[in-house]
Amino acid sequence: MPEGHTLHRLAAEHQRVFGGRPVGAGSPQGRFAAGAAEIDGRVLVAADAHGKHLLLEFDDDRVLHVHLGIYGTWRFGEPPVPEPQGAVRLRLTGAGGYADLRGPNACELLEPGGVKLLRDRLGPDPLRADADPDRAWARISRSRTSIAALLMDQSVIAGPGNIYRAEVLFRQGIDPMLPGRALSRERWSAVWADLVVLMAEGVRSGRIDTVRPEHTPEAMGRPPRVDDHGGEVYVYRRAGSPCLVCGTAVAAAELAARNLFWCPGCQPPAG
DNA sequence: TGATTATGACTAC
DNA sequence: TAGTCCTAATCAA
Repeated sequence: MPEGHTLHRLAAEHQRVFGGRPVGAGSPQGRFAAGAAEIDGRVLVAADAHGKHLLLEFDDDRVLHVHLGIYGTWRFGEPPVPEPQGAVRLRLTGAGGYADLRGPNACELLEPGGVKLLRDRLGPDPLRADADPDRAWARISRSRTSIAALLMDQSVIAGPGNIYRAEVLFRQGIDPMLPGRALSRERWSAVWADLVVLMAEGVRSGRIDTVRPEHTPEAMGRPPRVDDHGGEVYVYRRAGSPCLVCGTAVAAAELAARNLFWCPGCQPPAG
């Protein structure tokens, strides 16, 4: 279940397993049968990620666009290739292994023009070298919308999801309800820089760890607590538990149909 | 067996 | 804001 760091890992994995060689493609589930047939036998030229979107470019200039949504997964395996289990939308096979795609929000073939349209509607991605945080700032600094909602808007900033959103606001001591236009440029720069560091670490490790060394379980003399998502965090899904820094009970609320977590002590209003 | 939940995002009203 | 879509794991009954 993916935020942007997962997609960058997946792009690298596709490149490693399939890059530069012909790829076999099929749709055991049947829902992408026509698309898979067009990919089948093509050479994977490039694998890229922008925000939560995976882009696999084949040698006919067409690009497979996959968006996992909440449920989607890619699962890689080594030969021998087993019978598909469950609803496999797309299976890619190559000399180096295979990959099964289940439950994607989007799985489609795009022409180069379609890829440009997609990229144009995405904000800067902290994990991309070509990212320009000023583009996000231009939107945020003019917006009355809460910074919590803006950080989840992929046309403002592409890649962070609910966990990075909650955690970066905690680490920067920012009230989630603060309107974007009330955020100073300096604080936005700090948020961006923190996301770059946190998400790059996520790409490296494959999990979301946001707790600073001085607040880790070892440093604080408490038992380790790793969330289901596989990382150590300050506030995400910790509602009711004491804040690791100040002891205040972590708060939770539903905002735009998503769960929001924050520490009222460390992230006071007008902070 | 069925309800619930999830790191997302679209559309319609 | 509500409804919809996609899947699998978990937990209750």
